[in-house]
Amino acid sequence: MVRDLRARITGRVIEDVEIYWDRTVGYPSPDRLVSEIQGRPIRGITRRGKFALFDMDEGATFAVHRGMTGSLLLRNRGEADDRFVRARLGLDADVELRLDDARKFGRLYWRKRGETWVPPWEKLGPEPLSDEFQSETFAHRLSKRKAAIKTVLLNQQIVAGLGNIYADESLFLAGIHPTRMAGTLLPAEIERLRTSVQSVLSKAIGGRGTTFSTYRDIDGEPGSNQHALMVFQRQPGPCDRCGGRITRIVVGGRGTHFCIDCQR
DNA sequence: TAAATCCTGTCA
DNA sequence: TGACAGGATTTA
Repeated sequence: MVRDLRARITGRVIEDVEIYWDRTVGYPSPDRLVSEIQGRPIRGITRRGKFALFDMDEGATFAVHRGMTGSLLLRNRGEADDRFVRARLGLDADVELRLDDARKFGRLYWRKRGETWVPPWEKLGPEPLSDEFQSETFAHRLSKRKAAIKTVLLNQQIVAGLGNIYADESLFLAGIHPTRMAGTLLPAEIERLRTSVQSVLSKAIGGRGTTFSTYRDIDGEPGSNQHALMVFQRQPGPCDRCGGRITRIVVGGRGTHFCIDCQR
């Protein structure tokens, strides 16, 4: 998503902004966010975990988190309506960026340089596809944790960017049972998990995302990675690796999918 | 560390 | 109608 945005709207000016659901703005207030970003050019777009970060002038950042069901759509101005638009940024060149988000968990943020408020993207763990995601630091973060490894993988402070689908898929690829206590993983298992996280994410990005239900790219098109999933929503199987039974359980309140025969 | 919470749509 | 949902924080 960020690569597409970067290619298409870097340099665009945010001309007008509308917030249709006030709680879509996580910080500061809807009024302040609107008045601050109006008229400013987008200098660059980067990503940290699940946050898209828009670099604005004077070191300021406009950030978007899509939540569970949010899509960031780039449309021509006034083009066919999307069903659940919570915010709209009108840009120059007659385009607009829409946050289309049925469940209203998506959030927008505005952060100026030097502010005391610490934005959520600055509290994240290492980027899983960067070389700051090392086996040793990963092992250190897992040690002493008594929670299920599945739950720990969803903790954005341990490693950034994994959600429910990719946590399950990574554990499957690593052959690790989701309810294993994180602190009991052996060094070889931790290294296997680390590389599994990286290949699962790389493959998913290569497939332009996983459209299990609502994910869409900025043109509203689905990804293709849903066809490559090994365990997520594939109960009762059979498992592609061993022919075993894929099971769904609940771990830390989240649906969790794994092969009962080849994940230990 | 689990459950409740914020939300609304979809599907069995 | 109830279960469940790609997230994350707060409360018990």
